[in-house]
Amino acid sequence: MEDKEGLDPAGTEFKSDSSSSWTLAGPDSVSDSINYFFDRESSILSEFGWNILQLDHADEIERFGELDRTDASRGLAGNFSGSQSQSCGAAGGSCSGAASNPVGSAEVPTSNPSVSSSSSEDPPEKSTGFGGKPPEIPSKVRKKGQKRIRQPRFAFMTKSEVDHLEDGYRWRKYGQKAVKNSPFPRSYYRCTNSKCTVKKRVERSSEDPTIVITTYEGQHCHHSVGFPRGGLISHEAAFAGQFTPGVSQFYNSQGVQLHKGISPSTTQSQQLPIEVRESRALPEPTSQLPKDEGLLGDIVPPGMRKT
DNA sequence: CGGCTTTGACCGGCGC
DNA sequence: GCGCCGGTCAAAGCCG
Repeated sequence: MEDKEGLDPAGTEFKSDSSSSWTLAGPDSVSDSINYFFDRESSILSEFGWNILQLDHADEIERFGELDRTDASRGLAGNFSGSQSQSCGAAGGSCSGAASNPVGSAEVPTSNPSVSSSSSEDPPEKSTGFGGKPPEIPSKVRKKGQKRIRQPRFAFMTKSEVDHLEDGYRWRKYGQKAVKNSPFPRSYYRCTNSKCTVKKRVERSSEDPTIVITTYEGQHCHHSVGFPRGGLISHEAAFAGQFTPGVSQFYNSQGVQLHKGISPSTTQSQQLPIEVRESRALPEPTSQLPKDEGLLGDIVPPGMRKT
């Protein structure tokens, strides 16, 4: 079940798959924004009792990268072209613009293990452009030979005693697996909205059990439910919903930190390209995610709007 | 009774 | 080819 209400967190560290060939905002354009967002987010988060983990935890991040090593090594999310079958299934487009992170192919060479996300290698046959492919194919129906399609993923670490933080969306747990090299199981959740295929994985860091690593895959094509079960909507929702963390540490597909601060998406637009590899054009804003809604967009509960 | 969690089985990708 | 592992399915059970 979702945990008791109450976030009792202490820290949150965002990580995104925002590695990409989509250029990250340059330092100068970001510096001020960084401070701005750090201030802003820090204060907001602290309102909720969340503290942003600082770079001191880079080692954790590295560990995190290891957690997804397998995925990365398999070149899963590497290419969102064509794979980016948005989360909204048949909605056919209602979500398509609400793209996700500029996940994609970071070309930064490194020996580091990768963060969940992309490698730059992908079979060309997969990259047939987005929009033309059906939504994620259920594994059981998946055609033979067709690789699993990955949605862009966005992960962050939260210092919390509860595994599953309220994030404004309703999730149904559909699986739990023991994780290799970790005493803690990994839980798999799926958004309960039938049209939404967003998934999230929740696991604890084996090194620091107080750290919960949450990985979102896909993007919600609907609004959050607000205050689920009397729970408090958290910032997790805000970030998870749009995949545009305001305060983040960015890593490329190899787990190499690209920069710290506001996400590229935030610097340029709320909306991110679905296909960051072949097109850097920003998608049209969708009705669901107003372009200029600000960092937290419209999934921010009313109470948090004030600043 | 509906929605959700639990949990074992199953499947596919990958490395050896 | 085989085994490992991550991810998903689905039946069974629980709970409000």
